[in-house]
Amino acid sequence: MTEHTSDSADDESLAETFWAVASRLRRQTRDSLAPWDVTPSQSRALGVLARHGEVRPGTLAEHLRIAPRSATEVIDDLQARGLVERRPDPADRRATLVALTEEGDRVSTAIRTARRAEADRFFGHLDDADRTELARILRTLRA
Amino acid sequence: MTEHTSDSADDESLAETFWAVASRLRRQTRDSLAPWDVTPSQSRALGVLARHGEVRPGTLAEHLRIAPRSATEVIDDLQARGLVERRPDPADRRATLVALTEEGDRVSTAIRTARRAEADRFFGHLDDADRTELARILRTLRA
DNA sequence: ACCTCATGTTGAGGTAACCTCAGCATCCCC
DNA sequence: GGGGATGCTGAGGTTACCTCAACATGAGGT
Repeated sequence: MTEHTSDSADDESLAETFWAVASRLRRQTRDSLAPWDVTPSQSRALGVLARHGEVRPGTLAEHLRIAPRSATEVIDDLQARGLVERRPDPADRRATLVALTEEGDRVSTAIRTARRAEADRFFGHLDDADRTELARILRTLRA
Repeated sequence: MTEHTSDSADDESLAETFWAVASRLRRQTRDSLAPWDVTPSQSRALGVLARHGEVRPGTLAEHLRIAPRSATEVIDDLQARGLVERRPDPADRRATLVALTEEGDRVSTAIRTARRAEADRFFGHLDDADRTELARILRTLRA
């Protein structure tokens, strides 16, 4: 009786449903990143760098809403993969500037394209009206 | 120049907004659990036990959608806190049954109440119509 | 009875993505 | 030219997962 396996289905609270959707979206995002062997947090960092150009680790941390120390870590990983490089900040010798390498630029563009396609595929099950509704409601909740 | 700090706000894609809401909800959920010193994953396990009574670790893992080995871990933690107990499964000597202790039962009830209140508070910023809309749209996406 | 394969649980060890705290260099201002 | 603020990173910790392999037991076939 009652095919179970998923508890998210048992209790129909909004929160449960929300998390079920979240986990589906997370999985899909992760999968869409697989071809480049880049983790989600690395891809977020690449996105920031693509949008803002060279930034200091601290600034990157702010954008990603993580501790500065954690940004160091992400940068280390990306640097090891040759996707970003560190150079001294000419304006402040304590600081460093992090920038995409050419390879990093290529990869970040490719990822952005793929992610956009994935997101469209995910939210594409909704018609335009629903997508607009959802966006509006989510923006209310984001406050 | 441009007070930034949040990239979720820069790019107005649905996915970004969705994740911004998710992180707010996650934080709030975590906070609402603080009084009992129970982690989110422990609370999920307590919920399953409260709903299903005694279950085997493997079954618990299915409900939580995690690997059996990971369920062992959650059970260990809950047992250390005295909230669950393990007893041999009379029907299969390989297996174990996990059940709430009295204390576990009390705590799980209290948590369920608190979580419900928190969720209501979170989604309460929406009017009834929006809540219904949101639920409907999320259910579509969950598929 | 015995053998084999499947099942249930757990030890060992690993990962991603965070965190804090402390140390060191440099910057900025009085 | 001090002294406190700022920027980065080493060291070490946490949470919530994972896989792989060991080990006991169960179930089916011969």
